[in-house]
Amino acid sequence: MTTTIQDQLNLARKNQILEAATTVFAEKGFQRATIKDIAKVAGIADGTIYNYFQNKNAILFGLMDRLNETESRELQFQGTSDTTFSEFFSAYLKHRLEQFGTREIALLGIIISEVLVNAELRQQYQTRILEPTYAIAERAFQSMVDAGKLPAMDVPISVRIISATFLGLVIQRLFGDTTLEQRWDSLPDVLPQFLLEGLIHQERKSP
Amino acid sequence: MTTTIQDQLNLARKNQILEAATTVFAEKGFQRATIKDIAKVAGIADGTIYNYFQNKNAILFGLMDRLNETESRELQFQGTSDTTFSEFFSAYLKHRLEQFGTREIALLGIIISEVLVNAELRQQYQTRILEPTYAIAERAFQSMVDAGKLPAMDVPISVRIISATFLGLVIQRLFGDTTLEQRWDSLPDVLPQFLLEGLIHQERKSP
DNA sequence: GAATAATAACTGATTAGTCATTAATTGTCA
DNA sequence: TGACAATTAATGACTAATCAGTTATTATTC
Repeated sequence: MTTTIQDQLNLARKNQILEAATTVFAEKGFQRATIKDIAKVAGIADGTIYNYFQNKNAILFGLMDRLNETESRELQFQGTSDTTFSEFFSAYLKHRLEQFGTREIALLGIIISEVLVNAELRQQYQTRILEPTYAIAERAFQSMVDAGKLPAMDVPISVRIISATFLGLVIQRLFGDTTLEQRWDSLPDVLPQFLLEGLIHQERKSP
Repeated sequence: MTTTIQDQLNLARKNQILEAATTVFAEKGFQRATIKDIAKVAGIADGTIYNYFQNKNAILFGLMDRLNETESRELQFQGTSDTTFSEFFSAYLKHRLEQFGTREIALLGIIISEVLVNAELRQQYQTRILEPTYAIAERAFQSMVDAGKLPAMDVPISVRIISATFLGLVIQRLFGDTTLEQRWDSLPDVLPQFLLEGLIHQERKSP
């Protein structure tokens, strides 16, 4: 497993294409983007792209993988920290929302859009991103339950609910909701507050 | 504003096309679906479609409008009921998840997929669906705050968080997550339980 | 000069939307 | 009523444009 100069050049060119693809996809979406578009932005001939990616789908696979790498890196640092759940949750969201800049959010939108209607990509997305991400998150969650920081809850479902909240907010923002756009940066503070304090206060009063 | 027999026939044919479009879109997505596909399923000639819809986008507008009609009908019945927030929340989710059958979920996926990458559709989606839905939900929420059933919380953001949870779960299911698929029907019970009891129990213990 | 990488012209297939033609329906009046 | 004209709806062949992927050729590197 030695990386030669060839491999490095190869990787650099691949990344160059992926960068260009990100730009073009963000502008036109996956299907409307053409190989020529991507080649033009990358400053290479369109045929060259096929020396590095088997087909158009493979370019999106490449982007998915890159997104996944940073995601799992970020997930891993969590989970063993010595905090309450609300602190963990707030920290997780803060981290996640901060790391997810405009470009990443736009790219996520492209991927979601295509995964929803492309069976081959969906298959890849499931095995390459969804399942590993769930697995890591479930492990982190479970360890907090084991450590007595969380009540014995339904870990798989809980993980899905939390990620659904994040995912849904990203999508609603991509839909162009101005309220979310304007107040995006305050979400890491507001969201746990809503979920924890908002609901708790109410529930404490009611019975 | 009288509806003639002409209008009714016109509407029937429109619905016939929309039904066919739903089937085809669910199978191939919006972009991969062709006008010929839809015409074939509807049992008419492809040219006929253009007598009823200006273009392909307009067909999706039509589907969006139909989805929105049922949605706002369902939203309106809520909000004035005399319950605690957790009951309201549970009932809302139950209702929402029950009303959203496989076909509606699939259609929502198609619309989301296209709205994410099609500026014209996004514009329509915002004004026809998103803004009215938020407006109704915010009003319902605010009335519960005014009635003292909820603490004075940030209504617009709260509404967005709740709908994000629902939206995110739908999308994760469409991604093909088997856990969610298997346990979909238990969500109306589990989700409020997770959000309310799960978090509260923990929070009560910790300080 | 051999091997590898890049090029861009080209192909084959696809498809949204058009439009001239045909069919069906409605209205008129003897 | 029934003949026929006028209006409206339906048809499907056609067009013009697009684009993913191929490949023969040229350039670069070693």
